[in-house]
Amino acid sequence: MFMIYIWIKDKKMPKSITRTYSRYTREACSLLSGLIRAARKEHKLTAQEVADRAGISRGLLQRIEKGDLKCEIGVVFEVAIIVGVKLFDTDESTLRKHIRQTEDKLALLPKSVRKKTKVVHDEF
Amino acid sequence: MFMIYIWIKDKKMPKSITRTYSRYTREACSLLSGLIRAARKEHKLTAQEVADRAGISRGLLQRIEKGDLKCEIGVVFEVAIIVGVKLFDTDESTLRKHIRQTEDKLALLPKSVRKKTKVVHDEF
DNA sequence: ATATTATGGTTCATATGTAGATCATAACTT
DNA sequence: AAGTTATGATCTACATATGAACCATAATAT
Repeated sequence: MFMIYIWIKDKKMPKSITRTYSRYTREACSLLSGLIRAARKEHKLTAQEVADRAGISRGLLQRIEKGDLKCEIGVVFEVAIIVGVKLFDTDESTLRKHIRQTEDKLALLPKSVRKKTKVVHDEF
Repeated sequence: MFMIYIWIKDKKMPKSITRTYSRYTREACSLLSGLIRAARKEHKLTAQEVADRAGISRGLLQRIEKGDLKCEIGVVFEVAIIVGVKLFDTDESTLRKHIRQTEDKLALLPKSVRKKTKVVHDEF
């Protein structure tokens, strides 16, 4: 069984996405990755074991533990939980409570944001 | 200027990566996305404005605000900071302090994890 | 009311993140 | 000391996340 793919297209210069991250973002990610790595070692878990439990490759776990900003947030959070790093410093039940509170707050806020005048908001 | 790509290969069934996320992971992401959305509206920022500041497309911001687990963690964190959601509930200076503490802790832990016997660790 | 703008949801092309394999070295055990 | 295992780093193929351009509708302003 074979598939034959042929495509012809104009060569466009690849517009590679080079993102810029703020220092705080990089440090937040760095801290989280450090906590994950420390927690894994404290639990005496192998990189392979954690990767298996998270359903990811060992290479991806390495990138997560190095604080790579381009990993999926879901996987990073999952790994964090597996090794015992609490996100948001709360247990699961209070987490749900927070979610409900946030939803209530959202219900009160306007559905869409509209500018009255052309004012630049840079102060916060 | 043209490029011609041709490739022939056996048709392999696509082994799509269907990840499974724990409930806690999904809720943590859901909470973060809710906080981001609420914070954006409180600051009266348009989705397009935040997207521009973060250097991402409006569509990606939508996914972030919906709690999509497959977004890059760096972008999610960046957006969170832009709209004023504090990660880790600390300012930047104490964040760096935490990073140092984590690094110190890592220096004390063994470099690699070695199992003495074949024990299954499932209790935590 | 009408007009204007923001948002939500598509679709498509492609840049890239991930799995899997391999290898070299470090780190631990005996 | 030798033997064993964990880790770090590389490479390739591929599945997919993202940007861009749409459109339809909701939400706000006048």
